[in-house]
Amino acid sequence: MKNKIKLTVDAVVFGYESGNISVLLVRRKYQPFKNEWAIPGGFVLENENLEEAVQRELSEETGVKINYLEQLYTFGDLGRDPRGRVVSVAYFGLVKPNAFRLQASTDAKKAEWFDIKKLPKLAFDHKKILKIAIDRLQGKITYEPIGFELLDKKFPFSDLEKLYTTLLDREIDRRNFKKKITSLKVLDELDEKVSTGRGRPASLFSFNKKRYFQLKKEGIIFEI
Amino acid sequence: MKNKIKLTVDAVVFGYESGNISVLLVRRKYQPFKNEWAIPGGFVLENENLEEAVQRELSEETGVKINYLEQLYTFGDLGRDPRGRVVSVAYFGLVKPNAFRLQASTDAKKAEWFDIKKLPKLAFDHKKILKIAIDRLQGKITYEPIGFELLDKKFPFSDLEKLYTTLLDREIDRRNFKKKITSLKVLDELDEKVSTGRGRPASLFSFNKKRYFQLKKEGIIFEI
DNA sequence: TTATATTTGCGTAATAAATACACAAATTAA
DNA sequence: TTAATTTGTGTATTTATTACGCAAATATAA
Repeated sequence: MKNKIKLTVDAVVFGYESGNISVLLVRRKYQPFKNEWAIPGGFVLENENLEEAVQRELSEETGVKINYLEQLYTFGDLGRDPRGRVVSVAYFGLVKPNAFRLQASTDAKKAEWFDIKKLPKLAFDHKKILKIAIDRLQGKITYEPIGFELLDKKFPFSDLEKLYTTLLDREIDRRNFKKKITSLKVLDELDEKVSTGRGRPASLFSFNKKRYFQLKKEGIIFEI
Repeated sequence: MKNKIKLTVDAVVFGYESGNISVLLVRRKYQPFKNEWAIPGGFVLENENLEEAVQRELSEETGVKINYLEQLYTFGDLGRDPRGRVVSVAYFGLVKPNAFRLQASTDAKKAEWFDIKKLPKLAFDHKKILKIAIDRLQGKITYEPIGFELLDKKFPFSDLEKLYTTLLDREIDRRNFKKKITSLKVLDELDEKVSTGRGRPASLFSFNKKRYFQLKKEGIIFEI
């Protein structure tokens, strides 16, 4: 009977913009859960790897292409899908703000960003999946430099600070935070400045991924 | 074509005894990889949850029943199984020393414990799976109290210390380690002592799981 | 029975890391 | 020109981590 089990992938994709964390959802066009919101995903084809399946489904359903993608968890409980036994390998993705407004370009379902604090009702067990993904994001951001995947290539330091206060949902002392990040030596300060309306213009920084991997290899660990 | 994908579970089960970490392997009785060593596992039935499938396969192949079990990772690359497209959800289990010598009781394949430093050649991509499991064990033991799952209910403090030196593969200062563990307040010192041959008899301790979960809920984190 | 080897059990001082905290500089808007 | 806003920076205090050695209790050998 083993061959009646079907395999899907789902992708929880997070975006960030000016103090809001969003997740990408699609409106289902067909039964079951027709017209409800769901995490994008679909059946895995026999001749593609799981990551390929995720990228394909995301591209088809939302037009978004993910840079940072990691496996989250595999959900396989009986009864999680009314169509039968469906096991889903869920992934977890982060996109930079540029990718943020490209969704309308798609064909089938409607894709939209939702603030993770204002989520709609979700199809299947997707509420559970999303909760696990949010927990993972909050946890992981403190011990791996994945936050930069949510920012532009060049960013003022305050953006990074705000991202962390938002994700960790608590105040951060700017001086101590900067001291810590600086001590990790993974930021390059650029010669550019940016003025965001009012206030003193800010220097721009960029995350030096190469240096990070170098340091990681030497055993230095990123930790906030 | 989606229904040609087959789903299996595999279980990397670790045991510990007097300074050695072992993993449970089975000798394959059939093709492919006939007579080679492999991580226990097998096909998921349509009417069982993934965890149930793991426990069933483990019980069938090795006679071992796992107390601590968590999902490790799902391996789904093309070509990882010569029989076709097989996606495997790998689990990670820990057993107490008592469960350690019960394997011969099984029917089909031969099960054996192998020191993780003296592993045989492994079937499929099981070498890769095992590596990921070992990394996870080493990582996780520092921030969750899973080490106790490898010890007897009552244990002398030196057992705990030795477990950590073995797993982390470095010396640990006994006084500092005890100070740290004590400060976490998750060990109960019993009124019993045990004499292990020579040397001063040691007090026995037990891990207070209930208190741990209580403290965890209050936001205190276990960290070595 | 005594001496030796082995293992447990314990405290303090030195160093490093985390936290708390306030004001000046550069700009825009009024 | 003044007020409001945002960036940018240093030091002192508290807390956590690390380094380190000797006495007590037992088993074994002499």
